[in-house]
Amino acid sequence: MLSITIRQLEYAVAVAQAGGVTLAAERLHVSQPALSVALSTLEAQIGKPLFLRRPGGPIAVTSFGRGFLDEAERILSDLARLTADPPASMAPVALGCFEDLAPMILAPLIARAGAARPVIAITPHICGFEALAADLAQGRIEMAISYDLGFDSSVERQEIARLAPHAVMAADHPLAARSTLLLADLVGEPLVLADQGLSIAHMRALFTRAGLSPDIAWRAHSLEMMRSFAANRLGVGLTYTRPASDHSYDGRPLVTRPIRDAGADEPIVLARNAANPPSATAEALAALLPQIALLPSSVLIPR
Amino acid sequence: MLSITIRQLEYAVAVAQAGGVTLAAERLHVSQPALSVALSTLEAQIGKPLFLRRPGGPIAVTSFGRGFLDEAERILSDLARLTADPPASMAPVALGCFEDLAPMILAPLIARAGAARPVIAITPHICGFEALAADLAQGRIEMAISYDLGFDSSVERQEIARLAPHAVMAADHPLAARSTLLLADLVGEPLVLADQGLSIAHMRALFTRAGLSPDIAWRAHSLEMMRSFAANRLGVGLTYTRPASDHSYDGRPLVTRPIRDAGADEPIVLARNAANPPSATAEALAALLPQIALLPSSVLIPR
DNA sequence: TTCAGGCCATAGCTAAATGCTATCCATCAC
DNA sequence: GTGATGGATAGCATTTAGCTATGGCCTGAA
Repeated sequence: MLSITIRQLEYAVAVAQAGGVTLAAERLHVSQPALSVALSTLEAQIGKPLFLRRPGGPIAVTSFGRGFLDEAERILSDLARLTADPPASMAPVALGCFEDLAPMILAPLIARAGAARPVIAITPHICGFEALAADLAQGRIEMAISYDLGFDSSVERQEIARLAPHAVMAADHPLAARSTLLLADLVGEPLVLADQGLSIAHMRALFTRAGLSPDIAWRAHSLEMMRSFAANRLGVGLTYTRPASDHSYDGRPLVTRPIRDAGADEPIVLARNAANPPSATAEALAALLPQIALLPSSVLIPR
Repeated sequence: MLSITIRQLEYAVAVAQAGGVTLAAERLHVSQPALSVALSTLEAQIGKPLFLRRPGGPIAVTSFGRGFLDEAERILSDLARLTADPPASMAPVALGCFEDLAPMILAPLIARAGAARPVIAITPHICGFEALAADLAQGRIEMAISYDLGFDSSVERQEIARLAPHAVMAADHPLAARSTLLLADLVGEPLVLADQGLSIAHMRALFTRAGLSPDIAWRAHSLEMMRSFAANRLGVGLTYTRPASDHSYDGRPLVTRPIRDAGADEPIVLARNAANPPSATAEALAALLPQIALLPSSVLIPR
């Protein structure tokens, strides 16, 4: 535990620069005795004299004091910098990404950020929605790219893309013949939804807002589970995320059809904790995002 | 003027390392509220939050806080070094040298010091005795090589050589026929002494201790003035310093004869201000001095 | 020599900062 | 719900820092 204070060092440096206690006291706008006792205390704590005292004459710096005060001055300027202009290093930004979006978005984003000058380094955290929200709240990630599946009010959101929902079904499903669908087309169909965050409540609300009533037959743990259910004719999958593949993990053919109801499209947001001031790297990344086409145009909704 | 304190920084760093206020408080042996208020105060002074607070949960570092605290930790370690092991730079040592000795001693000394590893840099100050004493007292020089012509008790002395006094006289002076002299041989001779420091009192004391009474005819301002007086047969010069030349500045021949009385020889000392702790360079120079033959053997007294 | 002025140290007091105990509030686990 | 955990707040006591007044020592001028 250090017992010396910044003020003591400032005083000692000032006295050395002024060449005397009285003049330094004037410059520092403190009394001469205040400086005198501060110097004595500091020297006692260090255990060596910093100044030579000659009765009746001005004090002079000892040779030890010269080295000590030079170093002290350097440290004081570091401290001044620390408080004046906050350190703006380009340390990697911890970026969360919703797991369903990550395979489509993250790799190109990291590549583009790495090509920027100065380089924007990214440490990705890929996880489900709940974990994203918790990581944001606890500062483990600084920003997250996700659907807004129920972030609380402490989270700032910035829309960076907007996706239409898609229906996923077996290739021989009757609706597969249509190139686009409407929510009304799905009424009566058994639906398969991914069980992530508020997405089920969100999907249900879509139908409710349109005055429709969905038949949610299955809750799937993951996106690929949902696609597999749909490929096996257990129902019609519903998702905002559309992987490029047209087969499920178990090898069955799938078709994906956009749902074009107005207001059904869902924004992808850059989410940040409002209580966590952004680092320089984070600000650079946020500024870069609008210049990047995050998704293939086939899955973006027309503006 | 900085208003943040070292303690605040230590507390903030400790909280970040501990991952929570309560644990950090235990480690620091302070109460949890003390830490809590210290953090709040520091954040208010900086103007930005360093920590994310979630009611009921532990606090986490903001991204800004991460950079700030990393830098703070670095500065704290600098401060710890400053107080623990005093800075030991090999900055040049300000070395005073009595002006009569300087022409014989200083150049070889500087050369030897510069050849040492690590290099011992010397900034020489050549002046008379009074000025040497004043410079020592005021820290303008850290050490001085001189005769001890009356340093006060605040000056530490370390003998580094010892010289016999020499009589200086015109080449045709009767005493010039002798190869060595005794003080008694000089009784009755008009003497010429250099007027430096206590050297006159010192020379007089030499005679008095031997029960003799000197005849001090002249006080010369400098060594060369004294030699010139002697060469011009105004008296016999008396000095501890023997320039190699056998002519005075005005071109007259001189002879120099050692005085071999026991106890008449005079030490050359390394003088330091006891109140001024030596720098690393000064200590290195003091350690080097005994290994150097400061003077040609012809002027050294036999041991 | 003496006296005025400059420089620093000390003493005593006051005010501010710092820390502690006790308590409160919110969340989380059961 | 209830207790446990983690942090914030309030009130009080102690320590610390600064100020005024004063004293000692030296220097330079009368």
